[in-house]
Amino acid sequence: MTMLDLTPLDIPKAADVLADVLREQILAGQLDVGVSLPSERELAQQSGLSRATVREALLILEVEGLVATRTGRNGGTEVMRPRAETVQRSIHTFIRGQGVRFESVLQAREAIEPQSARLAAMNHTPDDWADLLERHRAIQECIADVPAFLQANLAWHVSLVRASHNELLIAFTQAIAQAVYEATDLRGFNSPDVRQAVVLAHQKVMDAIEARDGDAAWRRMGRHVGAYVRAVDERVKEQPTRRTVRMTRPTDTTT
Amino acid sequence: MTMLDLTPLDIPKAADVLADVLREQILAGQLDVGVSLPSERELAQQSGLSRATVREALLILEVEGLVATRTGRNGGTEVMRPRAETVQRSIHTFIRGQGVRFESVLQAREAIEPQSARLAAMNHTPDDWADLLERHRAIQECIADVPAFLQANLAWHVSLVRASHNELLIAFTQAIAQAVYEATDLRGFNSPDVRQAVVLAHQKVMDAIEARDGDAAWRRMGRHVGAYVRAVDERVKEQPTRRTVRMTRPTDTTT
DNA sequence: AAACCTATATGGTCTGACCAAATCAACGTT
DNA sequence: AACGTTGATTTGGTCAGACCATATAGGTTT
Repeated sequence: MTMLDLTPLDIPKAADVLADVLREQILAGQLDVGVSLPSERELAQQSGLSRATVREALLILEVEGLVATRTGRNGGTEVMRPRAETVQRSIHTFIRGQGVRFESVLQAREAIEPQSARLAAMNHTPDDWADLLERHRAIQECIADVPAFLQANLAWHVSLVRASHNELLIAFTQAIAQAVYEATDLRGFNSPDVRQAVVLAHQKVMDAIEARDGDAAWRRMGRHVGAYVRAVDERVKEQPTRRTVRMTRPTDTTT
Repeated sequence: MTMLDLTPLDIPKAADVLADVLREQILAGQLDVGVSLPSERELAQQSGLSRATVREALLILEVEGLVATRTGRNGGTEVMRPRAETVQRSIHTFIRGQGVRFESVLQAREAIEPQSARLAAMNHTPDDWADLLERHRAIQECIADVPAFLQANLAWHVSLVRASHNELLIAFTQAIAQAVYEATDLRGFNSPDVRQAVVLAHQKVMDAIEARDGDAAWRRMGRHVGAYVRAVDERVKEQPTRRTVRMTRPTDTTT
């Protein structure tokens, strides 16, 4: 009897193989957005796999944001572009699950938002500007209502990064701003004068954007988010019991 | 007969409901990393759903990077922390599928990497520094071999951001650097003196990091990635036919 | 003690059926 | 002719049960 010498030989799951094939076709642009894939039963027949396996492959792509399914006649599986929302969800899950320090989130924000402001100054359209103005007005309207204020503040930051027309920064900022929003809501360092200062800082950034002065917008936004970081640092120093504040506490081991 | 007035009434899929429950438990830290979930058959019995539906829910969590499955006795579904790799994959898919402009990727890089350098200067450990030195040496060794050089360059940037100890920036940088690497490989503006300049720029950044001078590291890294952006701009100007370079060409319309 | 079997628990795949939803097409009413 | 009604049809969603592939536990042999 001959002894075959085989390497460990990894067996990929059938569903993964099919998902890989379809994903590659979608990302390579061979399948236009909006076109419908064959029905599950047909895909099963074509691929020689069972319908259950085909469904598994399609589910993978759905979670990845590459397809969407609708039930009913003329339903089926439709090809989609991956949306910023998918990236956002993924980042959000990472922040929560990994227990990313709040400090780290703020550091990432310090890196990203000034650049967003610079690009917004350079690239904003009249529509962008109108939207930003509207958000700014909305903040001032609900300056007395803290939860509404925080929500409106979030919307302003998102509106600003939209004006940068940089898809990556938009996705990053939405995820980060959301995380900051949630953490800020829980803690509560929001005195009226702090909120007033926020409005003023926003005003300065917007002046620079309107003047299409990228450098000024960058500088002012940097100061704005920097002020936030320093405020958090102060806050942490005031509470010496818990030194590092994480987005999710690991377990309840408070001394 | 009374007329009931019901809102459109959204019916969530059973698998999604189960996935939501499990996801929340994992992210809330109620399920420690490494513990095994009950077997699929048991989960089916407990939830009153079929095994197929349970499998679908678990597959969702697997794609999201929250669990991992192993076959065989004592196999099963193990709880995981979401890894940076999951975020990276998601961003990578977004860049390809959305056809994000190369310019946008570089703009995001310009925002993130200087901050990474600053934090690396402030937070790096001896191990981090040793790894960075090693990567720097590796680059110089294969300065003649362009593909190897690009790969080593990628590794240096990743090593540097690791030294920042900021999980978010690490995830972002890995995704972005990977995208830049792939695009750079296809194009080929890599003359020997450019590569030599890269080594010099890295050296300057590292000097600042060793001295724990965050501001200098920030400035020098900014110049380094800025130089890259300008090089790409030059390149684009030289090729007036294709104005905007996207990460995926729609179809093969090369003139 | 080490090497080898064997039973078993677990995920992976398949089959075939039925349910639920959305559309289409034929029909009937106005 | 225009418009609701209704039943057939297509499609994804769910279920049940079986069998396969794999990896380990635990006993058996050497």
